[in-house]
Amino acid sequence: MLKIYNTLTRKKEPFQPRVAGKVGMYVCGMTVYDYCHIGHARVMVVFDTVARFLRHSGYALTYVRNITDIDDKIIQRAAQNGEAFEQLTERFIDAMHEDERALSVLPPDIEPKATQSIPDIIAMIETLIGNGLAYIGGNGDVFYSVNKFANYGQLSGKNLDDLQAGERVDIDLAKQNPLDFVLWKMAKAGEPAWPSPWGLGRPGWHIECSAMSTCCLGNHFDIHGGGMDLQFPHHENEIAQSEGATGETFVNVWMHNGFVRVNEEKMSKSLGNFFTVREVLKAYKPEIIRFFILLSHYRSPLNYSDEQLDEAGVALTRLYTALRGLAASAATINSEYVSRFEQAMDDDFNTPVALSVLFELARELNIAKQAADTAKAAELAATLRFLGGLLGILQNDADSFLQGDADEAIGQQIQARIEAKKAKNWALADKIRDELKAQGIILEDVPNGTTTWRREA
RNA sequence: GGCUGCGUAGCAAAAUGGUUAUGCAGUGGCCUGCAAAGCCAUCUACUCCAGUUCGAUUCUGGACGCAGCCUCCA
Repeated sequence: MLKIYNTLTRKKEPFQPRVAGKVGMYVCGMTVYDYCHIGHARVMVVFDTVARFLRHSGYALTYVRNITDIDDKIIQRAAQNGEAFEQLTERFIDAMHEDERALSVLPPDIEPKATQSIPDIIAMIETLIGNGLAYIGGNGDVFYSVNKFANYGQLSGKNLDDLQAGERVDIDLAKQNPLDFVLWKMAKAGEPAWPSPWGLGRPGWHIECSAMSTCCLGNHFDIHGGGMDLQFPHHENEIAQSEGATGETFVNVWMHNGFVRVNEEKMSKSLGNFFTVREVLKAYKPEIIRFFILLSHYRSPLNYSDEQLDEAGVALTRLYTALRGLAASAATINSEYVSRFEQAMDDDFNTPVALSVLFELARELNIAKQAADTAKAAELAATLRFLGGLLGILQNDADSFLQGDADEAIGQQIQARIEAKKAKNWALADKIRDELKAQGIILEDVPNGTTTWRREA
């Protein structure tokens, strides 16, 4: 039985889809004005893993992840670059998809864009005004009136009085309450704009997600995810908007992933301590990045450092080493390991424990290989690949993971060393091995007289 | 100031009211010409103080420390 930690109740709860066998999941995606950093990668990988496991568990899943392709930062960046905002967003959407593919993140079923959802957004704002929850401010912008929504603060555990006591927002005279947030923003000259009943303008950020999620998944759906920082105000505002507009419960389960940290600090654009995915990919294989993310629980903080990535690489190498020499086969899957794996994942997607099952599997596989128990080895290897697949890892050929690009010179050196060994010329054999080691090539003699090699992790 | 969450061995990271996490590193062994890889064994834990309990790393309360949110942020 799958249990998921629900931010709304701050408890792990048995997961009950609204409709038996079907799940609707919405995740807040990127605002596309720059390259994805490792924090974004975490969201993509975490919810991709959730999606994979829900499907494995037999649910018919509709996974929606939006793209915010219009907002202040996009407009600002496009102006800086002297390009049309569509040109900017298209470029970064392509880059994002490239990063995703690298990280084995499967595309969501639906990827709505804010700019393509303007009619839905306008309709929802009209409903909110009609319901007395929104008003036109002194500057022509449309605002949501947080006082009018009784449960405001339910998700983030805040109440309006506390928020007001500590609020750091500049007083905006156009608003009735400083905590009111904008639904429709009037365009300044030269800014991208869409016609609306309130004049030319663009949607506020929060309303986009309400409109897109409702539109794709209905008024009430199962799972809504995103980063911790979106809890307040973004998700709180989504609830206020959607429930205010439809009168129905918006979402059953709220999932929030923890941050990536650098030196115990949140990785973020404003702190400037971020690493883009493509930057890290220059030094590390994409699968190592994915594995690194899976190595901690999705709600825990994840400390980013080269040491951590190196360690992840070493650990992943161990799994691939176990798979070495065993081609993908249609061998039976070992159900005991599968059920241990499922048990771990059923417990709020506990990937660290699921991975520990893979390591135990790898040990048993190594033992079977040493004992030359080929049937057992084939079964365990097939199981390891299968379970790895549920996490989006271990789908490469072991040799190509361990060796990378083939290199003829290495083969020749190995051959020369085998000759030297036959002649019991240990000095020469060791010299060849040391020379390759200096190039990051590790030689490993196999009992049958051959020698394999791999690159240092 | 208000609200969350966290504090586990050398490092990373889980679970758990009494029993092996797991990976890396260390130590001893097997294997090897020697290595590497692999296997076996093994050493390092639960921030502190009270309380509940036959028993607490695990539950409760407090202290200290850390991170996050309360402004855009995944």
